[in-house]
Amino acid sequence: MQKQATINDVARIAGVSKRTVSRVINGSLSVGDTTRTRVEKVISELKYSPNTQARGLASSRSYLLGLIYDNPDALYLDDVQRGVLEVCSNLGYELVVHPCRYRSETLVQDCLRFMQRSKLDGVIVLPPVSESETLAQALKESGSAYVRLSSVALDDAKHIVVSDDRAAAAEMARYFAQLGHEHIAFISGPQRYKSSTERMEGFQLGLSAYGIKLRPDWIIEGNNTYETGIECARQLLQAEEKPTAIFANNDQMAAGVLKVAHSLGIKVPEQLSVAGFDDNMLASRVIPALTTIKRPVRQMALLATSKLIMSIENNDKAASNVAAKVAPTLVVRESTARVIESSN
Amino acid sequence: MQKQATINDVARIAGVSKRTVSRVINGSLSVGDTTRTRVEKVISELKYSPNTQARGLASSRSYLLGLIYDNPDALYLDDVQRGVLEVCSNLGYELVVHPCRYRSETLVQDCLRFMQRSKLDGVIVLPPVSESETLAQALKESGSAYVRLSSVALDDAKHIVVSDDRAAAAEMARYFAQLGHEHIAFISGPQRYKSSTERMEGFQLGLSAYGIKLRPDWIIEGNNTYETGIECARQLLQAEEKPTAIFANNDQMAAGVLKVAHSLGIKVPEQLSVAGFDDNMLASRVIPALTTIKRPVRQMALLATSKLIMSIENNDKAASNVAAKVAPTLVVRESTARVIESSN
DNA sequence: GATTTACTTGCCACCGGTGGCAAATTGGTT
DNA sequence: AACCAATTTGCCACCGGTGGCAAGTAAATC
Repeated sequence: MQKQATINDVARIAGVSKRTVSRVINGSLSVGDTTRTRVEKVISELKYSPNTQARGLASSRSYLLGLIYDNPDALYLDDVQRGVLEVCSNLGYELVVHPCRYRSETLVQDCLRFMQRSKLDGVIVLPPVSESETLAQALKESGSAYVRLSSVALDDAKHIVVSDDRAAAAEMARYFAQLGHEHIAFISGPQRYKSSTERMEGFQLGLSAYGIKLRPDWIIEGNNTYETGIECARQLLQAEEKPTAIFANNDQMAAGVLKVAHSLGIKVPEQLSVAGFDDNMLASRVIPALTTIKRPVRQMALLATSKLIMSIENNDKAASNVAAKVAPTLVVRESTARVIESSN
Repeated sequence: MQKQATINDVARIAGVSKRTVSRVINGSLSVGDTTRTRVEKVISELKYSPNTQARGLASSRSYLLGLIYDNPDALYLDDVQRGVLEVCSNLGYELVVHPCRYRSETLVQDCLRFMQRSKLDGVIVLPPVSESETLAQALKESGSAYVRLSSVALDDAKHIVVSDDRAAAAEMARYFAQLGHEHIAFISGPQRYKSSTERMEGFQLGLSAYGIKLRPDWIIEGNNTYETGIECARQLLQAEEKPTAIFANNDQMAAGVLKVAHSLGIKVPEQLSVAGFDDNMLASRVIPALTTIKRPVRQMALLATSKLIMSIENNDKAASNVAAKVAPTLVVRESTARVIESSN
């Protein structure tokens, strides 16, 4: 293992003090041009790169960001992670991933401990953990830089990136209504999550504009997994009276609906329209391909990471100026169709 | 932000030198029992936890592991990551993720630089990056701890965890043959990856035991994405003469085959048997659910991480003793069936 | 009781940077 | 030439731990 060059080596060879080398590394303004170029030359000749740990110890910076989540959906996580990493690698940060249990009593402790142990410069918090106000409060109090991804604007612009799920769900409602559907069911996510209630309320609101009301017994709560999608779909589709359209809180559950419909011999979209939410990989792979809402996950991740790094590097104003709201969009595929009149 | 207790605080309050506190933290044997318990008491009272950066600076340990990959498949990555994190969090390590470009000329530099910048204690390398011998060589020379995941035993037991894809593919061949299939096509992964050639060769070998030979024009190379799965399936299924069974190198491509078959009105499994490889989430979601090979990804991740940490903590013998080979297994679902005699 | 041996503990330098301030240099004024 | 402000550079302490070795203490041996 080749011995790594230190700041002292650079200083000695360049004939300056190590303090000056340090200044060059950190882009300090008060370094003469000739000195700067000389030092830079030596740095590149020696392929010197500063020791992050030493730097961190002296300056309390680690160039490490954390990603905090408690998320069952691999596809969502992967999307976010890719986005975050893209910005990270451009700006010289690394990413430490940290799953945790949202409902654990030690959530706040866990996260703070994590940040402190790894001396993270900041964290990005994904839903549903991002909905924890106690965690947000603790982060704020501890003076940590953080950004939350959410579907509700529950923090000031500096600390959050939101997607307007409510509006998107309303758009789906409009689309359903315009296809002539009146007997519509909704499979919700866990009602304890704002992201779930936002979508449900948006959907209801959208329908009410067309004078359609969701029957209470046609609102069924799943937990966003494929398996509960199947259970909920069974309840709906094995009943005497069936809906002509089902909107599920995410694509996983919508895929469950497709499976049940298929096994019951119900044709999608001819006899039943099905839509999901997310537009992850699964949506386009299943047969028929799912009509869904495309969440700009990657874009949110990019925004959040930029914001976070700005606020770390002390441009708080700039950080809060970065657009913080993104709009999901309707993607129509094969799983939805105009309602068949004769079925009335 | 509450000021964090340091080792000096602990030492002062416990009435010992900080060197002794350090010994307690690191579980050194040469500390008296009474001293130890006293120090431990103070540590927990102050909620002291050592500063990782300072520790790293002094001892060249970071308690950070790296995950190196260049992988398009979100589901695979997520599986691995979950497994790795499980072990990490149990053993007090954190995980830094690092995507890179396998085919980049700077791959080796990138990775070494990454390790050095973050002062990682070790890395886990996923396929296909794990197949790079130059990278492995560089890691070895730099004295870094590393473990590779692969489907070929291309390193000594200490540095690798393999899954026997060849045998698994052979089992699929046997299964196809026993269902009476003779006209079989194979959609391979990129031939430059060993994982791809292993599966193909295993499949061919398995078939040859039944006197079946793959027609050269029925071996088509995809790149493991859904999209190329579709392209390859079109070639096969729009031809004059069609296979009665298609084995794809992974589930994504197999899903592509299902899509094409559906759009051409070919019934699966009645007219065409389709199988994939991986058994990721997608396999059970699609209709019909895919017969596939279940790769014990999580288990591999667990093994690899244990091995890595053992070798970091200098139990090299123990590390090489951990079982390093796992066996994928056949999972039969709905996409395969006995060939219909009349089609002969 | 003196000496040896094994075990605990403490001291101090050091890991590789940065912060604060003093010193040196530069250039412009009077 | 002397003086002053602004800019550049260097010195030294410090961040919070660990390593090596010496010192102190207790138990074992003669």
